[in-house]
Amino acid sequence: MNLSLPSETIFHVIESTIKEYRKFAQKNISEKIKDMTIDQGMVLLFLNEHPNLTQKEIAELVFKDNASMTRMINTMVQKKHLKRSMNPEDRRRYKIEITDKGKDVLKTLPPIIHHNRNSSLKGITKNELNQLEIILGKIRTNCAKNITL
Amino acid sequence: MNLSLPSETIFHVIESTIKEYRKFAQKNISEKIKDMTIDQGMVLLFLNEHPNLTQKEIAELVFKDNASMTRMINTMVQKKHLKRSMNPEDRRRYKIEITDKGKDVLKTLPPIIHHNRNSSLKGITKNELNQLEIILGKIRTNCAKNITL
DNA sequence: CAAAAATAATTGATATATCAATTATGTAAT
DNA sequence: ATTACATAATTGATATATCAATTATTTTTG
Repeated sequence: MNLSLPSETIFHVIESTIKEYRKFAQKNISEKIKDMTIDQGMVLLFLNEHPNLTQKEIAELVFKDNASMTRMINTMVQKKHLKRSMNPEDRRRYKIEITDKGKDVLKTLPPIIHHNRNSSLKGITKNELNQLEIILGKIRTNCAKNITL
Repeated sequence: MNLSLPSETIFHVIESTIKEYRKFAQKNISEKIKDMTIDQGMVLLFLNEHPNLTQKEIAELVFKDNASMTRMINTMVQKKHLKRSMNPEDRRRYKIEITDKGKDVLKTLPPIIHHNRNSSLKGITKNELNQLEIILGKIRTNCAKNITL
């Protein structure tokens, strides 16, 4: 079995790219906002656009599982960025509200994220981005297809 | 500030691709080898090819930091896949050796990984893989460049 | 309607991620 | 050789990842 090392595969390239982006983005966020992770920031962005998201739905959007999301929101509540209140429509789920402190973060965050995205995609054409999306989509489909077997 | 949601960005696509691959790969590994993660498997593969790697070097190859690697190797030692012994050349570092149990895993693992890579890249041309590598490389470089500022 | 099945969230256990501080050892400089 | 600096690994603290089991509520079905 002549297997190339993981470091020589395309998966290694994909992984290193996303890790490098996260490191870069986190650094730029931390410079302006203390005690705020990328993922927590994304939760705020999603909730801001779609206030009725359940924890489960948010979890899917940021690639976490429910258990992680429960704990993540716990800490965001502790840090006063979010507030949990009961949802009378369906008492299994919570209504997650953004506090004033959370709204402050939402004023500071967008320009940082905008800058992160722009500078990490500098010199890359629209066409290349399309290519990227298409090829990655194929890989993802291949993997997802087999998962449900 | 008109910011598109994280779920609409190329970063979301990249992240979802690598997560889907990991889920797929982990599932196939777990079916054949109990109590073995992708990352632990990669550590074994790297050590098998390069027996003199230090913990720090292994960590870089699998995108972990030193602290994580210390603990990861701790559990692999506990599970008897690895053995730590002193390195008389430089007593700051260990010599990490693969045990017989670890070598058994190394017999089972390669065909699984081979299958994982092949089926997740099915239908993707050599040219597309090159494109992918080039474009991701640009993103990574953009991010890494700014990190060291 | 009552029992069964499904869903949203939580909890426990264990592993990993991350940062900062610490220990032990090596190397370089004067 | 002694001081200063650099490196490899560990540890502590806290957050997150993951799986399985549990709780509290709907929803579905017979």
